[in-house]
Amino acid sequence: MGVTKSDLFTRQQNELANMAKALAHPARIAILQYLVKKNACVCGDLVEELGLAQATTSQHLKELKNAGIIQGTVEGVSVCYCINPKVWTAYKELFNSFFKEVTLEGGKCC
Amino acid sequence: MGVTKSDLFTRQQNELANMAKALAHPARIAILQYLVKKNACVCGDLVEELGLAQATTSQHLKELKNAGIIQGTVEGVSVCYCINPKVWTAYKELFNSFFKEVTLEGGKCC
DNA sequence: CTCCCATATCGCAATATTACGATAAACTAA
DNA sequence: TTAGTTTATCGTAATATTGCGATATGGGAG
Repeated sequence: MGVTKSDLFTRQQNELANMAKALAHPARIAILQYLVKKNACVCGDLVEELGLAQATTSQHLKELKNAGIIQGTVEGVSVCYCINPKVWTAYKELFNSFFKEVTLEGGKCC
Repeated sequence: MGVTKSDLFTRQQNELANMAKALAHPARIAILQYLVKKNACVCGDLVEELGLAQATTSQHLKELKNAGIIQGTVEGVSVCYCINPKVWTAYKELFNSFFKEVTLEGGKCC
């Protein structure tokens, strides 16, 4: 085994888990924060920015692209990446609604 | 290899990535949603609720407990779990501030 | 065309995650 | 004490993730 049993859970649960997975690495957090800080297309500085090998950086970028949260466009010889605002907003809202559900004052806890 | 290079990143980036990792499985999302819905201590129904083996469920509970987001207390023969409100709030705020950083109207993107 | 540059992909190694059956540990009840 | 119930841990197998060097790919520049 070692494979997640996605069919046991709702689509929303799988979706949220996948989003969390995309964020579940400091390098990917760092990439996103960098793109957000620049608030523009970034072409190339990411490898030096992260300190990881070029191949590893490319792999993390691919995962973020697969998750849809960033987009890349070919700009001459290099590729420029930026946040996908639509997906970013979707992430924000899903996480928000997940965390909003709880009412802390219930206090029926142990 | 195969081990994350945490020292390349800030404490905040590692922390956020670890939180995301705790949420990065639909079973753990389902557990948290169930605890939130009940808004109380839950003793035992989790195995039937999830549909995973008892050992697997226990492992997911352990990970959530390690992340600090839930707490368990022994209640006679069984163990009762509930959300840790303090840590829950910390998660909520870290994710909120992460997602808030972006201004979508910048629009200097490709 | 050939040479360089940036990025992507391949192949591999090390480690982590997911899942489950079997077993241990802790408590209750009889 | 013994039997039953609940949860945790161990051991193992399958798969996923992380990381990097090497190599391919897809543009420019000359």
